[in-house]
Amino acid sequence: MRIKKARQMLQSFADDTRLRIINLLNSRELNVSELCQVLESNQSNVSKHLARLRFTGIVGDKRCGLNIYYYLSRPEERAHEELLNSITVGLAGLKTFKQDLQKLKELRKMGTNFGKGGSKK
Amino acid sequence: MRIKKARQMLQSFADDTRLRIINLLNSRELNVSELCQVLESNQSNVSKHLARLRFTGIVGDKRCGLNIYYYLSRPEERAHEELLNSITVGLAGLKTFKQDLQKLKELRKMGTNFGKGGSKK
DNA sequence: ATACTATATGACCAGATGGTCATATAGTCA
DNA sequence: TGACTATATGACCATCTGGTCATATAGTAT
Repeated sequence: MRIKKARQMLQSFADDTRLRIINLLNSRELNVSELCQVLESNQSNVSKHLARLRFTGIVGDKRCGLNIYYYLSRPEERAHEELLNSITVGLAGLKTFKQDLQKLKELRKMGTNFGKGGSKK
Repeated sequence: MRIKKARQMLQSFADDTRLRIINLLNSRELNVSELCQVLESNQSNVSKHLARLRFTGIVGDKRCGLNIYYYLSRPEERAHEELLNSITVGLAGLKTFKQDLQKLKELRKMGTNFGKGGSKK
């Protein structure tokens, strides 16, 4: 890995929203709507952060019908793995991270109808 | 550690010059002039990067006569340690990092008269 | 005191960044 | 085909960032 690549990866990590996305994707792959709900952010913003993570090779995506699912790319370089681990392992104790995972669990429990928030009447 | 702190640390890492400084300080403590020479950058620029690293708690400094020596702070939190390790260990193979260490070694060999570059006539 | 050295910091600028809004794209369903 | 849904992207703006130059600070030496 060259230093430019390392710096780009670290830049991708250096943002609250992206850190939270990485933490969430570390538990399971998720589509944009799901991420928007947990992060309580709008679709445009989340999409942009995902685009950045995708560009750096930190996440991958696959379309499934209308939804596009994002996942953490499997590192092919040791440096990539080290950096990613320092986030997913080293920061696992962060309060925000635990809260996000809890929120994700609750949203999942309410049924799979993401996309509109909560259960429909 | 809170997410804000983690993000600040990662921001501090997300720059070529600062990554190189961290790598150099990982081998031994260094003053500003020494860093300027290895990095081939000017004093003002290096000082500013050091100020940022100092603010985030990544490096510490101690005055010794006219010189101020910088060193890597010993991490007190596990998260800090993980992040720092991912740099110093995970990125140790970077070409730029190895070149910098080599250059430092050569400068040391030429004698301890840093501050003006090379040996005086 | 003055002169010199090492380092820090303020002013300034060009470019990057993160957020929001509006719009475009692409897949689904009728 | 058109309506609908999920996602991406362009335009815009305020803020941040990294670099450079000039200046300030602090220690040393005379």
